Amino acid sequence: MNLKELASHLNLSQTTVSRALNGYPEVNKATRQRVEAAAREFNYTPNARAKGLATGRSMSIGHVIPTSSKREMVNPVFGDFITGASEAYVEAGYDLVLTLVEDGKEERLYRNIRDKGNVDGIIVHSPRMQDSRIALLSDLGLPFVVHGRASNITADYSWVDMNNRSAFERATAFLTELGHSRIALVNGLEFMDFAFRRREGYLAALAVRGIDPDPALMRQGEMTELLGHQSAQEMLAQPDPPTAFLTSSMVTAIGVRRAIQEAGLEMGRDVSVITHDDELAYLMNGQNVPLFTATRSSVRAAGRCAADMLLRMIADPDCGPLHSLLEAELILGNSTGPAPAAGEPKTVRQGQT
Amino acid sequence: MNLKELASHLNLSQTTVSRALNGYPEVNKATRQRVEAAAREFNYTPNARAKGLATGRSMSIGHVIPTSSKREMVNPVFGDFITGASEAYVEAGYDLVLTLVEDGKEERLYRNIRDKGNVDGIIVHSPRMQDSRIALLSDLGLPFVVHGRASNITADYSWVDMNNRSAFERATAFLTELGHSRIALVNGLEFMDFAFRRREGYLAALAVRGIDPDPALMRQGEMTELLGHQSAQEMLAQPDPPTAFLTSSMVTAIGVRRAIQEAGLEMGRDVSVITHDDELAYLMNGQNVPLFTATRSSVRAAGRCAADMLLRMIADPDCGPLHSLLEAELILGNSTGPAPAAGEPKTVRQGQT
DNA sequence: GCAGATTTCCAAAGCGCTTTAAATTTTTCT
DNA sequence: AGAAAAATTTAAAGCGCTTTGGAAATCTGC
Repeated sequence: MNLKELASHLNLSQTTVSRALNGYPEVNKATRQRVEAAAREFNYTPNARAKGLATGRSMSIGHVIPTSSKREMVNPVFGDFITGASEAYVEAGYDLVLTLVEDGKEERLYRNIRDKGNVDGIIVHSPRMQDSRIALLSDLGLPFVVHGRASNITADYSWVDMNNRSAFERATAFLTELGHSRIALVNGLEFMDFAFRRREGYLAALAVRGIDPDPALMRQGEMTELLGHQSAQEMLAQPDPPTAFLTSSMVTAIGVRRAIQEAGLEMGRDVSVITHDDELAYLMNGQNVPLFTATRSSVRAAGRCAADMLLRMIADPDCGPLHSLLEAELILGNSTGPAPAAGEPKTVRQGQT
Repeated sequence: MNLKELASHLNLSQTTVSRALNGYPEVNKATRQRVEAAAREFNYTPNARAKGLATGRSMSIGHVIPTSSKREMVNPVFGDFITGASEAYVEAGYDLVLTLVEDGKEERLYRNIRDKGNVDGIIVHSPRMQDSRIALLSDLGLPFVVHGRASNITADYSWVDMNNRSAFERATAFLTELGHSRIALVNGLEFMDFAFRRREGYLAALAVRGIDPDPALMRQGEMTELLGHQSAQEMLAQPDPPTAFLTSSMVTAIGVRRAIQEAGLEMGRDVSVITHDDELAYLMNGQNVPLFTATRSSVRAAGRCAADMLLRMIADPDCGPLHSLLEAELILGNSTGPAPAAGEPKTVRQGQT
């Protein structure tokens, strides 16, 4: 059933029916009700392509997520992010179109996306420190919101970000207060902006306490379980091993925990661990008592926030670049404790596997 | 730059330009080259909405994933699945539109999707055993492929599935061959079809060996780390605890491992664990030597396969329902070993937190 | 009861593309 | 060379909707 049929069935013009359905004022109340009833009865849904062509808006939002050919991996955080974003889209009648793009092919892609015209705005995922996409999108004149920021970009643009720096600064400070001074950082890839900021926070907190950062205690990589395991394993085997770990994701923390246990140590007593917790639905950090002490910030909430922001920008193009900085909370779990006394032979391996 | 402008710039009709660009034969070779050059030069990209309106095809595929209001969680498997599917879409010039839908609101949604007309086909995720969506979609006449199957549905439809039953049957048999008879199953929600099938396989293998299934050794739930931990913790505290676990996901297996370690036992010696491994990019199962013995099947490959299948169905609507059953391989890791001798006091807790 | 204001409706153009049917040009064959 | 056939191009209709510019109907107030 299309508009024409519906209109002729009602003995009305397409104009009137269209107006009635879209809430325009210049239509008789009785007529409107008649139209609405008929639309319901025949299950009429306007064709989105035609509507889009006529209105110039596509009622959908593009999410572009980068994947390099090397690390073809969709960040696990992504699922929760779009869960949040979707809420906003559903409420506003928007669709979500997803595009994966290989590093480097982005310029062409974005231009294409705009010219194809099937999205009204874009959410940019996983910005790197120096991200060419931002300048490009500004040029293209397509509304966009970045999930995260790009440190090395001076131009103003809209973003939603978690305060990575303060979160990790606080976590590090917390560890130093517990007496730790050998604190390891197992970070995400540091050309990613969020990871860079976390490192900054970590370094700042160390500096405050006059602790010299030790390159041997800093790792970065794709945030897998393996990264955590391998990093921790190697670091714990060092002559002067860390007594605490700061990790960038729950999955990595789990790897760290494994290495700690394999070394015959106990997490929370011999070695402390703090992780960032995105509150992913399938990876909740314990129940009542968190498993890991963590900096916590819901990525789902971030998704919701970014989507709302973008929709607002689309509705009012002049509302200017918007920003939203979400603060993480530091929650206490069982994975942290005071630094072991200096003399204690805490790194003796107990030959467990 | 739109077609009209491009055409007038070339002193050609829109028809010719359109044909040249879309590879129709009835256009002079020289003309075609001239057109193509101009299109490149001016960065011409046809407007997708207009094209869709004219052709009746939208060149995009819908992925609909269910979320109940209770468990608002996007299956972590999803990220990898679409990574695979995207490859196919990119190659074929299709877009991917994503819709989350609450349980129960699906009928309206699917009808809407069809009438709105902005997808040419649908991938159905997470089918339950008795899934009304399948009948509905068949009615609607929209091509679709199910990732998984719905056991209680007799009608024929297209699907891509991993052989859950045989995978778990084989894994269970493997454990019995190692001498285990107290084998626990920590499954996904069993109204989900894949989980049901896994249970069937598990039960079948037990039956072959004449082992009575023990309800106390069977759990189901959302496949989180917590589920694994809690289930294993409780089971290991039972009078006659399991000596082996079969889990439905890596994340759950990690929870099981945690419980095993907390009970002072060693995985692979005191207690064996086999998990299903979807080969998720961020949760690789070890490197050279797998961490867990596992039934392994790449969900990313499944995504690719499903997408290819759907595209084929769209290209040729009469190619009939297609099916693809992917077999999992059983890979050996460090988490399995012979069942401990009967008398051994293997469940003595060593009070480790 | 009627001019003017208001309300309600409609015909038609247009969004940017494809495609049918027909016109024009070029080639082929005798 | 000239008619028939083939190759190339075009004008115009149509996809399903919104929206502009009017027209028709109804309502005012005197």
